Order: sequence, then C-alpha cells, then structure tokens
Amino acid sequence: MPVVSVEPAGAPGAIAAPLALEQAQRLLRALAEPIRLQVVQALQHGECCVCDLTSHLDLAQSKLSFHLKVLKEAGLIRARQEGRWIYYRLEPAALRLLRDWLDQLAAASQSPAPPCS
Amino acid sequence: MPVVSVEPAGAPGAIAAPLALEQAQRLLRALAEPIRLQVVQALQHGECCVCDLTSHLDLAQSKLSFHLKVLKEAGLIRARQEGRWIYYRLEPAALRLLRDWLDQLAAASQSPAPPCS
DNA sequence: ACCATAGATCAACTAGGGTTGATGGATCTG
DNA sequence: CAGATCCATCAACCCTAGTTGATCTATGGT
Repeated sequence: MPVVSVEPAGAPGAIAAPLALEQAQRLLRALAEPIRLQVVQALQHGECCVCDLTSHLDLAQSKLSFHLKVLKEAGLIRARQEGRWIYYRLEPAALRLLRDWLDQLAAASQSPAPPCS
Repeated sequence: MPVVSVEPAGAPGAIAAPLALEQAQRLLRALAEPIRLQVVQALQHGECCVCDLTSHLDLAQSKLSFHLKVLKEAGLIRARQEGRWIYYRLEPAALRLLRDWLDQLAAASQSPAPPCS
C-alpha cells in the first residue's frame, strides 16, 4: 500500500528519472504542510501513539488523523497497532529517497554546462 | 531579498532548530507543486530565459511568471537580466540546505531511541 | 518616434486541500 | 454486557493557492 516501495537495492547507477520525479513530488507534497512537518519532527526520535501526538501538538484528534493518513499514504510513516493504541513511526527510507533526489539536482546544477536547450 | 540566506558557514555543529525548520518549510512548499518541479528540473543543467521555458514547458506566460516568483521568493532560483531577456538559474545552496535538513531527520530517525515522550 | 517583443503584475474566478463536528468500529475494563 | 477510550471516517464548510486574461513597464530594432 505505501507509495514509496523501498526499492530492493537495484544497481545504484540506473535511475528511472520520471518515476523518481513522481515519488519526489508525492513526498514533497506530503511534507509541505506545517502540521505534517510538526508530526514528522515529533516522530524523529522514535515512535509515538496518536493520543500522545494529539496532546503534544495540541490538535483536534480528527485533524491529526487526517494528516497521519496523508503521511502514511505518501510512505513517510508507518503504523503499528498494539492493543487499542496505534503507534506511528518514521520511514527513514522515504526521507533518504527524497534526500538523494535533491542531491542529484544540486549536483547537476553546479556542473558547468551550456544554457538552456 | 531571498529568503534563504546562504549562511556564512558557521560552526556546523550548532543548529538553530526552529529557524532551520522554517526554512525547510518554505523550500518544501515552493517545491511541492508540479509546475514548479518541472521548472526546477528544466533549470538543473544551466540557466534559461523565460521565453524558452514557456515554450519548452508549454505554459501561459503569466502562469510561468507566477511560479518563477514563488521559486525566487523561496530562494530556490535567481534571476539575471540581459538585454530584454531574463535568465533564471537554480540556487544549489538552497537545495543543499533542504537536503541537509532531510539528512538530519533521517539520521535521527534510525538511531534507536525510547518511544514517545 | 513607433512598433514589437520579453516579462511582471493585477483583479476576478476556480478548485482542491484543510478544517470541523459528528458518527462508527475496535479494543479494553469492570 | 455496559461503558469508556482510542482512532478512523464522513459530509459540510471554508479558505488559500493557482489559473486566466488583460494591462503595464522596459528594452531593442527600424
């Protein structure tokens, strides 16, 4: 179900450019929202159940649930149920994916090259 | 004017967390839009004038201009005038800033730690 | 001076994403 | 079983970000 399938370590040289772009876009859209960024930050040091997040971030339960869903569908977080609590945690692979995408872009943009095709 | 002031290489250990968060958020919001991503990709190998971008991406001039402004205000691109043309180019420092922010997050999220405070 | 082109800006409109409050389904406790 | 807690989901609303078409400024050519 998660959109970002943690790719099974194929040859690191080969890149399917448009696919990577699409994934990068999904991740960016999911992260580009204040509340979701707060959630991601709150999860950066370990997993956390929803009720603690609501109180910690002072959010309506419904609102938080909505944003958790967006983050989960983008593949940025993962849920684990334990009794009646549901613990969420970050998916570092997704973060690394986006980081690598940015890295490529930054690398390409500083290699001297002729202007615009 | 650019929001992302290319910080003058302070002690790399010291981080002003909320400030970095705010900048990351600005960059993310600017990048999280299909057209703006296309623009950034189009600029990844060198600078380009607006008229070439419009034809290359097949966009209304007004629309492109709007998105260029957003990218510029976020500090992701920079403009240079030459005659009656205006050339835009990527600002790799901004990309690296965001990459580093993601890197921190990914690093923190995989160090084993106790759950939720 | 006149006209053409490049690009920014503006006002009016639109649509998609986020909010809100209520309801529903699970799981635990007594 | 009855009640309570945790969380997801839904429908209605709202607002902001993006679109559109027109206008404005500046530069350059003739």
